[in-house]
Amino acid sequence: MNRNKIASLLASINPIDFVCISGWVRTRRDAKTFSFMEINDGSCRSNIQVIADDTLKNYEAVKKLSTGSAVTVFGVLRESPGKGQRWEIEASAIEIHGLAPDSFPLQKKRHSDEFLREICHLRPRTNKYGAVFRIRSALSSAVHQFFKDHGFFYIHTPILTGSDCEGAGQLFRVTSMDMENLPKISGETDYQFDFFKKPAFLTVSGQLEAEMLALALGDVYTFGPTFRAENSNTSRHMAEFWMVEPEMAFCDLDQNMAHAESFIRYLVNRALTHCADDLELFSAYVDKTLLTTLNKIASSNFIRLTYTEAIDILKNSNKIFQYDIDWGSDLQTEHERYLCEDHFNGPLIIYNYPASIKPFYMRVNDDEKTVGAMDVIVPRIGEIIGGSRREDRFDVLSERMAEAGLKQDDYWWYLESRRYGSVPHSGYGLGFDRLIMLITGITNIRDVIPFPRTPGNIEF
RNA sequence: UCCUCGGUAGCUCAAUGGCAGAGCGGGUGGCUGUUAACCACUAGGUUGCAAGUUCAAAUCUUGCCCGGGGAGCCA
Repeated sequence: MNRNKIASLLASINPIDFVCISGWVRTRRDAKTFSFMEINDGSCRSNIQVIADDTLKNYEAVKKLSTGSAVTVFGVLRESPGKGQRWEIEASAIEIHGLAPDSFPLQKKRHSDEFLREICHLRPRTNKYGAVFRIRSALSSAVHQFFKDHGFFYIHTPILTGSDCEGAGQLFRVTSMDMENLPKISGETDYQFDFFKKPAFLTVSGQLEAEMLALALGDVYTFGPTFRAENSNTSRHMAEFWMVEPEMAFCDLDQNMAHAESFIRYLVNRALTHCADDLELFSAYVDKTLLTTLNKIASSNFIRLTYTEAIDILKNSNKIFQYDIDWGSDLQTEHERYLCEDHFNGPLIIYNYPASIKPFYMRVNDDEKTVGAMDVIVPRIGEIIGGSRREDRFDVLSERMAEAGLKQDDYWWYLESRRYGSVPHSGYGLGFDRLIMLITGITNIRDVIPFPRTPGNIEF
C-alpha cells in the first residue's frame, strides 16, 4: 500500500478505515496500556498522534522507540477524543525501520541556531528548519510560475566561465590540472595543459549570457547557483548562493523597477497564501512583526528615489553616520538602513547611481554622470535586488570597458550583440536566499539554505 | 580581513582566585487520554587547545582554534 502523507490525513474531512504513514518519531509518552507517539513525515509542520496499544505484536519494541526513530504505522484514522488534535491514528501494526539511540542530538526542546548549524545533516528534522525548506521549495516554484505567467522563458546559463564576467568580486578557479605539479612555461602556469586550454572559473552571474538570450527570445530568466570567493564573514553572504536573473528586451529602467517590485510583491503574496501554516511558526517564534511586515510589502508601493535624492535626505538627516556622505561615494549599509527603516519605513528602490561606482555594462544616462542602475532595499536585509538598464550603444560600451580595464577580446561576443540589432534592455538579480530571509524573518543567511558554504566551511 | 562579545555535562546556562552546579535531555522505577506530560531516583566533566602567573586558575596573562554580533567586499 502507498503511504499517506500526514498533511493530507490531517486535512481529511472524514475518518478513514485504513491508512499507512511513514515518518520519524518526534516524541513518545506512555500510558498504562498504550503509548502516544507523535510522528512527522516532513509533509507539513504538524505531527500526527498515533495510539499504539499493548495488543500490538511488537509492543515491547514500540515502547523503546526514541525521538528520531523511523517507523511505518498502519491503522485507522479516527477523531481524537483528546484535546489538541482533531485526528489520530489507532495503530494496528507498526513497522520499525531504524532506531535512533540516545546519542541523537535533537531534543524535544528548542535548540540554538548555532548548535543546529553544526548538525546541518539533521536540522531539517526540526520544526523550524523543516518549515524553512518547505517555504524555500514553494518559493522556487513561485519564481517559475511568475515568469511563466508573464511570458518569460527559463534559460540555462553556464556555471563554468572563461571570463571574470562583470568584475564582480573574487572568483573560484576551476582546473583539471594537478595542483601539486602544475605545468610551467617560463615560470608561469601553462594553461595549454588545462581542460579548457585557458583559465576557468565558477560564474559570478549569468547576466551577460542571459542578455544574449533576451536579445533573441525577448523576456528570459535564469535561476541557479552563483559563486563568489570573497572572504565575507557576515550574516548575509555565502560563497555559494542562488540568484534569479531576469533579462528583458525593449525594457527601460522604469519598467525594470516596476517589474522588480511586482516580482517581490508576488513572491511575498505567494508565501502568505501558500505557506500560511509554516509562516505562522516564524511569526510566533522568530519575528513577531513578520506578518505585519509581509502584508505591508504585499500591499504598498515601493518608494522610488534617485541616488542624488537619497544623498540629500541623508545629508539633511542630522544623523551622525560612521561614514561621510558625499555625492559620488557608495551608500553604506548604515545609510541604506536609515533610509529604509527610519526615514521611509518600507521597501524602497534607489536608482541612477554615479557611473564611477557601478559596473561597465550599466547604461550611461544623458547627464553622463550617472547610470541607469537600481537597487531594491528591504527592511532588515538591505539590498535584495540589484539591476540596471544595460548599455546598448556599442561605442559607449567599448569606452566603458576600456575605462574599467577590461580586454575587449575577452568580451567580443558581448560587444557583437550591440553591433547587430541592439535594443534597449534591462534586467536585475534577486538574491534568492535573502528573499527567504525576508519572508521567514530568519536573520542569518546560513539558516535558509540546507548546507551553507562560507569561508573555511564546506562540511557536509 | 577589521572591531567586538563569547567557548563549563548531550543541549541551554550558573559558579567573578578557594570542594564544578542547575534546568532540560538520557537511564531506571512509578503515575496518567497524554500532548514542551508529571513524580522519584540515577549516570554524566581534560571548564576549546597550549603555555605562563599563583600556595591555589573555569576565573588572571599571552598565543592559537572555533562560534555569535557589527563593518568592509556584495546578492
